[in-house]
Amino acid sequence: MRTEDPEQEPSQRIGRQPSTTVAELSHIGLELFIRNGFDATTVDDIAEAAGIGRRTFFRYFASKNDLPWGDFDGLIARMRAYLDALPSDVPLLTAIRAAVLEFNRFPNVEAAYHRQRMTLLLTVPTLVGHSTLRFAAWRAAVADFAANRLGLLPEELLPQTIAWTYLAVTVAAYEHWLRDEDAVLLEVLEQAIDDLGDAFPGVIGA
Amino acid sequence: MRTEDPEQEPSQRIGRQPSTTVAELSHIGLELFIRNGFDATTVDDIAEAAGIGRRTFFRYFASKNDLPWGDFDGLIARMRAYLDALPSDVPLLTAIRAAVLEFNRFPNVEAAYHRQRMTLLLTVPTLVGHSTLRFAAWRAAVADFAANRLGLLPEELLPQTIAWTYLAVTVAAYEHWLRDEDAVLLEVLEQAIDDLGDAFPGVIGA
DNA sequence: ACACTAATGACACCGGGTGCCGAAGGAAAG
DNA sequence: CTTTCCTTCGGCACCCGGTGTCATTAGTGT
Repeated sequence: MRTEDPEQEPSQRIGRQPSTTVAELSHIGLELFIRNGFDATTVDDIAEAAGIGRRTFFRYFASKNDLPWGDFDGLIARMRAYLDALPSDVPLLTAIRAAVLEFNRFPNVEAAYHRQRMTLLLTVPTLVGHSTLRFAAWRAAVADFAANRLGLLPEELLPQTIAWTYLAVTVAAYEHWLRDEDAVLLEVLEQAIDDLGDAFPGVIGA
Repeated sequence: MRTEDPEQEPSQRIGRQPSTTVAELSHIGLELFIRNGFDATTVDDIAEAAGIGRRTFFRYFASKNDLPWGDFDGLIARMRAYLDALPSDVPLLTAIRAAVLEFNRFPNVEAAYHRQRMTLLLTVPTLVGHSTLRFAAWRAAVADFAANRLGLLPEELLPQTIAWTYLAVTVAAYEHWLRDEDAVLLEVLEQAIDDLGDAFPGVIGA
């Protein structure tokens, strides 16, 4: 039961201390998934490897599918804050472009880990299916921002289409990045978004 | 994994006759889903209502999630055939527009069922998640056609983006259609696709 | 020592999905 | 009509993901 916590150890809270962390479980689980396959790895395997009970696993993750996502919701909150902090004279599509790049900026240390994570998410059928539900929050962030800028409601066609399209481009860029071992994620993303701008010279960016 | 003939034939085949059909199970299941909710309806419930064994249900559908989709793969095959049959002087986006409309043309008799089906698919979280896997085949059909027309590979950015975007617009149109009881699906779809054209006056349709 | 709080993990249970295998039903051959 | 061959059926056992319950454990504050 190794409790190496990257965060502050001194936790002066009342009650029993958590025996592990989301990050640690995520690392352990990912390694098992990569090594033995997602379907062949049971939650019991992960719990055992982490030295916790199976029931406890589900207090850290809502489902086995959510394990590779880490703190995705936290990242989305950061992206929303980033968008809201942009000056309003930055054109819509420019703002989204910057936010997408910011959202996908990771510390170099995590690069390998991130690659594993995305390989799973975009490859394993179960996870590909589940991804729609997680990406919905991402799309909502983009759609909300676009709707606000355009004076529309988020559920209207144009904001939704913008959100879907940028998600599509992002996923396409990730797939390219995963195929090319030497590629740099942010460069691929930039390229993909700019390609999109060439193909779809929209007038809404004004 | 090919689908059988939709119509019941006098069965000049050898061996035991199937005791039901995909269509019948789909109808029975849909009604239970609508009445009692998707999660509250077990496969046992459906099997019992249909007078078959639980084990047999899974010989007609790969999963409970697939039940509302009916013969989706058959429809996609039809769309592919439709696209391939179009004269090559029809502009790319015009062709896709026509194919999307054709794909969503249903006999009036099935309108009510179709509405139920789509309500489930776009509402129930489990099914929304699963939909990515089923829509992948739809996107592949569009991407293959676009890639062929553009002289690109289907997995490249532009064909993928076109496919994603038309899927997004289609889904957005469906959501609008479901919200508005009196709306006519094909009209909503037409409108949505044309709105897209106005927002993204692309040059690739040439 | 005592009370309070929060996390743990064992247990039972549910439901989706699968491998296995004998039984049922139907068409054609004897 | 009986036998043979083929195909579907459905019961059974089993695995795994996920959840409600509850006693236990490990902390903090008085």
